[in-house]
Amino acid sequence: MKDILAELNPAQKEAVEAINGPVLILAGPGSGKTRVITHRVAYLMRVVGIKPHNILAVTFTNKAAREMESRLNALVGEQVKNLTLGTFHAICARILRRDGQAIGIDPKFVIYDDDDQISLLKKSLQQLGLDPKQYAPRALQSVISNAKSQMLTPSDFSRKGRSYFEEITQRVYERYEKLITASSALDFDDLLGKVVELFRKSPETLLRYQSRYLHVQVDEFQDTNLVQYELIKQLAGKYRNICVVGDPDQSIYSWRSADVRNILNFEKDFPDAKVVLLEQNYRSTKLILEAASGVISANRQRKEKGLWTENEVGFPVSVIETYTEQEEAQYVVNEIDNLVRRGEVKPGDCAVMYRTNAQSRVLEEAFIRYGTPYKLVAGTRFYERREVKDVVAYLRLIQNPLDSVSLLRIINVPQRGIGQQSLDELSRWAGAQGVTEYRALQLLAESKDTSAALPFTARTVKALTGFAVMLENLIGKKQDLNTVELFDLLIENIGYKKYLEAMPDGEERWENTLELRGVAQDYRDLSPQEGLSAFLESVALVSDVDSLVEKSDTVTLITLHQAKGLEFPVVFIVGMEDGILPHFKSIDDPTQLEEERRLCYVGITRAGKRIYLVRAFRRHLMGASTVNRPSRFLRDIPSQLIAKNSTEESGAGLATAMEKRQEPLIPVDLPEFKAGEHVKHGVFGEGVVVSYQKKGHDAEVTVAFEGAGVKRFLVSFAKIERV
DNA sequence: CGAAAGGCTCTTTTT
DNA sequence: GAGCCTTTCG
Repeated sequence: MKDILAELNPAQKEAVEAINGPVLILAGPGSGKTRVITHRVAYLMRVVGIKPHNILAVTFTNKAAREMESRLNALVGEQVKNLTLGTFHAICARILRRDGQAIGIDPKFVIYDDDDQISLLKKSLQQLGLDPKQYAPRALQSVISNAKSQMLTPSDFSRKGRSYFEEITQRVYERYEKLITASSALDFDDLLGKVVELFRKSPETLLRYQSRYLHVQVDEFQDTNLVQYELIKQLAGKYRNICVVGDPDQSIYSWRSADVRNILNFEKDFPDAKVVLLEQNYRSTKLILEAASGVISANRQRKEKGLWTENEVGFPVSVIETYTEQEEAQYVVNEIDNLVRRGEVKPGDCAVMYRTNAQSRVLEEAFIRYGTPYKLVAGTRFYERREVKDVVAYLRLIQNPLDSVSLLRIINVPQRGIGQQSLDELSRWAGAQGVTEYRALQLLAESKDTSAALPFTARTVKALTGFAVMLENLIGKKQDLNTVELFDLLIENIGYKKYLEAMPDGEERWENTLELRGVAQDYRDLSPQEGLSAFLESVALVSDVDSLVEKSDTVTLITLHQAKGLEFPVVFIVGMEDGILPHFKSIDDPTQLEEERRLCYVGITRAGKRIYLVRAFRRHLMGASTVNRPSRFLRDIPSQLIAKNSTEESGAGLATAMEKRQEPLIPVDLPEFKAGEHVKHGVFGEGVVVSYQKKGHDAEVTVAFEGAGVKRFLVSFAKIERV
């Protein structure tokens, strides 16, 4: 029992033991936040004697939830199973599935992701006779999502706005709501908002949940939006045992309506809240922490925190300039290779982080070229692949035939002669009769008479009817088949394998389909209804970032956003340029710029031992070649913390970064070179040695390359061989 | 109706 | 550079 508290520092202990009433834990990076959360829950269970059934722990991502689960499992064992532990969205989906009917939610509801939302918005625009070019669906989606995150209905919205665009948005929003309701679907924002609505309209439902959850715990509180905060307040409303953990400096989701002010408001809403600060960092070296502090302290809207560490001083921050993004990638792979060969680190200790997913491609190419294994977190997302989405759409449709987005998506996949013309006609025809497309199909299939009242050609009627019959048949079978059986029947019925194999990358697509089938297998033991529903829910709410827990010892490629909450001994942040980080879309807005800075801070603080900040002088962006200035954030790192290669200053190559290295290398046999010798470099190709000079444990060699000009390297560092 | 080609735009981060 | 949309042709 005591061991739960034994491994904690005083602040952590305080946070764990403060179990009565509201608690706000402000946790700096690497301060043992997860440890505090898990130990707190364990403490509640093992010491205080709270049943796991009565504890709610909410996280922001599935990954965080799983991490917590496994750590708790180590502390309290099997009992973890009885906790309510999950993401906001997953927990809300469960609540709505069970109790949503009280506010008219179809328990068979499907969940619309962003893509589906866009489709529905396009449909809304079409119905309103608005031009999608003039009113970009993406922009509308973002505005509407934002409104929903603040619990603004379309009518609230109109009260708020007067501009023409807002008026249009309101009309689209209204229409969108009609359509999504008719489809028995909920979007991500609805999952949260509808629960809040449910709790407001049905106090007895709320009371049931309130009474159950004696303790409520929320992670990454700085990333919650208004709805989420409201939801937490509702749930904790009875016992007020609510513990939130967060760090305002790591708030990087305001674009998704996250509102840091929730942290400030927490202290207002719960004036008796106990505030605990976790300021000791266990992760990073002193220099890394100082560099990170330098970056973040330039933010004006911020509470100063006193982060400190007892860790060693460590290596200086490496600031590297390369010429192009290819060279940047090569530098990274090469450097990782060096570190690994020196035995300093394992590949799995290294991560390469970037602002935008697009940057991953060049990196991948370099890793492939060097034969260095890597794992890419969420590249082309599995669940966003066409073939996967199509099958999922079919299954959703079987579960909920009202789902019009799915219907329209697959009605002609594989092609069955139902083109745009016919579809428009179908929509119009359905609309005229005030029924959904699905119902219209049914009517069509039922009416044997081929009267001229129908606006379709005989061929089209046949195609539509054929589709309706097949779908009907599948729906009829869903009671009797488990998810995999249904999956197989579906694939068979629509001839999916043949269809896929006929297209480019057909094999890969088919393999993806089989992979999806593998996921379905996890649900085979549930009852048919439950299985399908659970399968679809997990597909909707689980991103593939989460599935990436692999133990394999390889380098991680990851966006800065996804990296939050992770840590690696060695971190490379690439694209340290104005326009990339900070992103050019955010550069002119001081508030957004501060968020970019926090993002940079998050990246740096992921590192334990070494941090490399890499940039390219010239880079291809949107097709064109651009020259970017160094990231302004680099200027906020005190120069005495930095070791840099400086192409500008000395004309030297990639490697001089290590000249200021403080600690000696693990001794290795360094090759010696003489002037005039022909050598080969991993990046620059062949060249001739100009000079060679011993320097302490290392040596410096200057090489004139055929293509790349004269470069200077440290021998231990660069990949140079005699030819 | 459907496949192919050409032209357009807009590029962030994700549950 | 990619994805989306439109146009064109069979």
